[in-house]
Amino acid sequence: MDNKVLVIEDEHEIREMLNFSLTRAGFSVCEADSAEAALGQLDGPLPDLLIVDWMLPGMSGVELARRLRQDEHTAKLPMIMLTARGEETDKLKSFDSGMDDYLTKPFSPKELIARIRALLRRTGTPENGVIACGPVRLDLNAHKLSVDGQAVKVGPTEFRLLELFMRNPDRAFGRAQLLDRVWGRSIYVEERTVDVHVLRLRKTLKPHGVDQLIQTVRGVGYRFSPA
Amino acid sequence: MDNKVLVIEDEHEIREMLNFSLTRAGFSVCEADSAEAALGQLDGPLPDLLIVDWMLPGMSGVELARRLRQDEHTAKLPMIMLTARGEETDKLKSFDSGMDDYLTKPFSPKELIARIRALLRRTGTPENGVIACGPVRLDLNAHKLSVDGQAVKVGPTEFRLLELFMRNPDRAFGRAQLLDRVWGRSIYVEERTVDVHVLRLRKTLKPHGVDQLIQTVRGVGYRFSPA
DNA sequence: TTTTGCTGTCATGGATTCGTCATAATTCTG
DNA sequence: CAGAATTATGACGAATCCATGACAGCAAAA
Repeated sequence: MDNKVLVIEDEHEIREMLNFSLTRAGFSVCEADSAEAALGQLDGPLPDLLIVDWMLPGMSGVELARRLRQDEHTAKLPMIMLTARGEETDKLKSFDSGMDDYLTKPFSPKELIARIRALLRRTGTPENGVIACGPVRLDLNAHKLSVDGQAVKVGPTEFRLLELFMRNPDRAFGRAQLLDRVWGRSIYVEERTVDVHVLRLRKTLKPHGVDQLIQTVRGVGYRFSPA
Repeated sequence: MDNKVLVIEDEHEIREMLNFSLTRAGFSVCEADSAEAALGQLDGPLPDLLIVDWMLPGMSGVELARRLRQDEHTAKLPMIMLTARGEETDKLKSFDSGMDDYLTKPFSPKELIARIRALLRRTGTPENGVIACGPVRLDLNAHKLSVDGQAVKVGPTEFRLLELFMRNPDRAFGRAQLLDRVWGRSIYVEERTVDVHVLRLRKTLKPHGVDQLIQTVRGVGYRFSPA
């Protein structure tokens, strides 16, 4: 279990508490002390889940949620909101803004973690940290790729590329999308660079006879298709 | 919104109340008064979401959840649990058994509906981006065309052309319109070019016997008709 | 420092797809 | 039925897109 969780919370103590319990539960934790800081972090490779405080200095949690939902890049990010008030109207506002779940402070870390797991399970984010597709196994914990049980060496970028592909099987990605989600949007690289990395990925898969999993969709981009 | 919700609850009053508020919220509601009855109903077409009471005569809600999760047919069904007790251990048990969310009685119908919507939003993209017409399936996500479940190769332009046609069945398009919407305005190509692409599209569909879906409307243009 | 490995860019060549035209086939009109 | 109009079809050069190998910059490791 090595899912990345981004905690957006201005109160230092709560942030530390969350970091502690989440880390102990096996998550990899990043922190942001404001909505603006969070937006900055979300330019790069995305975390698997967001925990957002309702009350934030500057842009509020609800406002942040709304903005993230509007941006295609982050529209589907699972989000859990933390709120101090227990009023129902607040809760409903959260759901309207695209929040997936919420917790009322004070909350038990156990419950938070249970909810995180439920949400990740629902999202299709593999909790066990292993995505398998036929003979291809991607171990997110160990950051290892294996085919037919045999370890295969692969560079960091190709790993993330394959990860994105295997998380979204049978879906065609444009080069721009791939750059966005694998390289991060603040980076500028040539679109053709994607081709090269796909080539390298195929090359490492070729000796195992599974290089046809990554198909090119002419005029569009690439696609990972089991079978 | 017309999602089907199956309510599994033994208390008649609560079932009626749920039925009333869910129906009013625009859901289509089915009922079952026991876990066994629910299993029977789940043999047929699946609902989009389950609401399960924790306390059920015979097989309990948790037990039911566990069983459903083990069966591949129902493994991914979104489930919300209703529980009378508010103890944390219960909550955790629910999540462990594969529950996606829970509510403690007494709960407000509003909150239940908000949670249902949040859950459906997260779930709701299984058959998305697929236009099917008889044996012809156009998967927009995967950018794949298949007839009778068999993949068919098709060029980018023909793909977009077919997409437009299938999005607007039984509607005749002039050549100028097609050029506008498939090629994009601002580009100039001969109107007769459309003919060629229609021809190519028919040619790729011909071996599968569905080439008559694209019909010529003399003096006007073409039309896609699911005959 | 040297070495190693990874990354991004480019040039080249090959394959596919596109747009156009010429010609045959079809349909409509008078 | 003849002639006109419209569409179907096959062929071909041009344009586009992708695969591939080579290479230099860079950072981490040795």
